[in-house]
Parts: sequence; structure tokens; C-alpha cells
Amino acid sequence: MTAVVPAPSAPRPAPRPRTERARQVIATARVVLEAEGIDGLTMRRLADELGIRAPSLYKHVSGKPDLELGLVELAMEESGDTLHRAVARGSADPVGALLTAYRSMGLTHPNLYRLLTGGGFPRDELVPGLEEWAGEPFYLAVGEPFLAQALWSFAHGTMILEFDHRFLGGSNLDRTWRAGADAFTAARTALAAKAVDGDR
Amino acid sequence: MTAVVPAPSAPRPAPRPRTERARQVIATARVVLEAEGIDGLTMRRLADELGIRAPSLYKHVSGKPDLELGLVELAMEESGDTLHRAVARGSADPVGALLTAYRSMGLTHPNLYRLLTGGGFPRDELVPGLEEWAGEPFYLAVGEPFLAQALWSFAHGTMILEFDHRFLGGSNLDRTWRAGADAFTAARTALAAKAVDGDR
DNA sequence: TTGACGGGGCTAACGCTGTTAGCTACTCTG
DNA sequence: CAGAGTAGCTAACAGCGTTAGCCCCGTCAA
Repeated sequence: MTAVVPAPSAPRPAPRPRTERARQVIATARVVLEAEGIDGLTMRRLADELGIRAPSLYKHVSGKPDLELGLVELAMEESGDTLHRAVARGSADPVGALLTAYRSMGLTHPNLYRLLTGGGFPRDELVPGLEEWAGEPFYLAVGEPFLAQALWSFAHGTMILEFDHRFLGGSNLDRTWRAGADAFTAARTALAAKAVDGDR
Repeated sequence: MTAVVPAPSAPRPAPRPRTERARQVIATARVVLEAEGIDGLTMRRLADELGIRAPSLYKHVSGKPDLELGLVELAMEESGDTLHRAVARGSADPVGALLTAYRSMGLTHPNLYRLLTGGGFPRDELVPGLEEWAGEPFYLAVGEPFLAQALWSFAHGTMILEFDHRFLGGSNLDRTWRAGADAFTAARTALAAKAVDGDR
């Protein structure tokens, strides 16, 4: 029979090699980003925080896009770790567990999440394999690639709309997340049943 | 029994009153936005297009946030019209019809969609009732508010991920949209059955 | 010991952004 | 005909990312 929850994933790709100082710059950028928001992260502000002048940053990072790339890779590594862990626990409700982890991760680092999803995603620059690895938990949770993408879409959309307070007054976000989890769990079950059926 | 597809919606809220020239400015901004992308829409570029200088724009619009507000309201009116129409047709597959309309709308005006969802959403400034009205088709399609929000989340997330080419190579977006539509249609059917059951 | 060299800081400056202040014409109204 | 409102203008400012060019200092080879 087709495995609905497939074999454990490949290991996390190694991070891009960076100077010690460059890593320090990116780590500081993250602190500034989370504290001041996306508009608060400027080269001058970041340099201030490091006790140097803005042009000196260019000794460590090729420009702001590179800085953001570093932040995105950092975020993907952390979020991937969290989600893989959530799925690996073998819960009776993998979809719910995954979504809960996803949501709490997003709410903890809203500005980083924003950066990650705010358009102009530098997909061609990313460390190869990182994106696939980070998205894998969705596949592990539902066992079918298209449903996995749909589930990811749901999670991503709900996260963003929650950030933006796009859900109207008096609405209960817990129930919205739950409604999505139920819908995808049902779809997963239906698919699994069909697979068993097909194998018979 | 509980109506799964409720009564027709309230009418569209009247647009914010603006000067003729202000409407012209916003319409031109839209052209520039769609043609040049989000970064291409600058006050000087827009003024150029109108044959005036940037500071003169401030006679018609209070600043860039106000300009963007105008664009967002325009987008919500149009998208709301489209989605209400898609749902009102009484299709046998209302979820699928709604999602198809949503997707084609987004693909036709990607930059406008980006603006609408790119963070810093000016919800407190919007014409009252506009947001509710624009979101109503999702409720009309599934007949339950939390499932409706989850469906909206899915649509929004898939749209953004499609823009950003976040779906990995060889993936088939049609099938992803379809997988989501199926999941939510099933959930809708399950809910409707439960409602009938409860009424009996 | 001296010399080359690279790492990592600096200042000055450029072109871009949104925005304000203050001036000037034209047009409509009383 | 006077006054007010409308809608344009130039000059300018602060902040943005970024580049050019300089300098100090530690390391390492001759």
C-alpha cells in the first residue's frame, strides 16, 4: 500500500558559508527587524546598533538584498526545524499539530515572517534544497503533494490575514484555524481511503 | 432548516467621495502600478504621467498612503463585484466557481493584488462596510462563517504563493487549486448534512 | 626589520524617495 | 472690480541605499 506518511526527510541543507562578522551583522539585523518592524530596518540603523557606520556594512554583506537573503535563510532554517519536529512527533492529528506549530511560529516572529513572504522572494539565490526541505512537513502531514501545497497555502493565507487583522471583528481565529485543519484532515483521510481501495 | 446559501447580500457601499481630478489621479496611479510594478509607482513618476510635478499631487491626495487607500478601495470594489457575480450564478460547484474567479482576478491584476495584501493594510481608513461586503462571497459559497474565513485564507495564500512562484518546479497549480476546492466543498457538504440532521 | 597586503573601519557624496513651504496664475462669485 | 478658492510651480529637506576613496592595523614573508 502507498505510504500516507512517507519516510523521514532528507537532512537540512548546510547554511551558506559566511564570515563570523557577517553572521553577527545578520543576527543583529534580525534583532532590529523584530524590534522596529520592517521599515525600521535600515542600513544606518543597523550600523548604529553595531557601533559602526552604514558604509562599513558593505564589507560584510553585498547590499540590502543580501542582508535580507541572510534573514530569509535564517528564518527558513528555524521554521523548518520547528515544523519537522511537529510532524515527526507522530501525533494522531498531524495536520492540527503542524498548523499549531506554524501559527505559533508566525506569531512569535511576525516581522521575520513578513520578510519571508513579502514579495520579491529571492528563490534563485537561496541555498539549494533549503526551500524544498522547509516545505516538506506539509507533505509529511498529508501524504499527497497537491493537497500538501493547498494546506501550505491555507496556513500561509491565514497567517497573513491574522497579522493584518483582516478577519472581521468578533471573529475567532482559533475556530478558523480549526475549520481549515478539519477540512484538510478530512481530505487526507479520503485520499488515504482511496489509496487503500486502489491497492486492494 | 438552516439556509446553507443565505439570502442575497447587502448592496455595495458607496465609494468615498473624491474630486474628479482626484479620481483621475488614482486611476492614473493604477495604470502606472500595473505597468511598472509596486516600486515603479512613485509620486514623481505618477506626476510625470499626469503632466504635472510631484508636489502638485498633494492638492488632490493627502499623501502616498491616501493614494494607496484609493487604489485599495478601487480594487476591493472591483474584486467584490466579480466574486459576488461568481457566487450569484448559482453554480452546482460554488466553491470552485468562486476560487476560479478569485484566481483569474488576481492573475489579471497582480500588482494591485499585492498592494491590497502587502501588509500595513489600512483597515481603519476604509469606507465602512466595504471590507465586509467584499468578503461576503466566501460566506455565500460555504454558508458558515469560520469555514468561509478558512476558504478565504486558502484562496489568498495560494494566490500569493502563485505570484511568488513559491510552488516548486513541475508543480501543477490547477491541481493545487482543485485540491483546495475539493477539501472545502467536502467540508461544506459535511456541515450542511449536520445542519439538516440537527433540524430533524 | 622591513615591506606588502588584506580586513575593516571611516568621510564625502550621489541619486533617489516622500513631503513641506511659499509663491503665482486662473477662474468663479458677490 | 475685489476677494476667494483651485491648481499649478520651484526650492528645499531629511532619510534611504549605495559608491569611491582613504587610512589604520595586524599578519606574514623576505
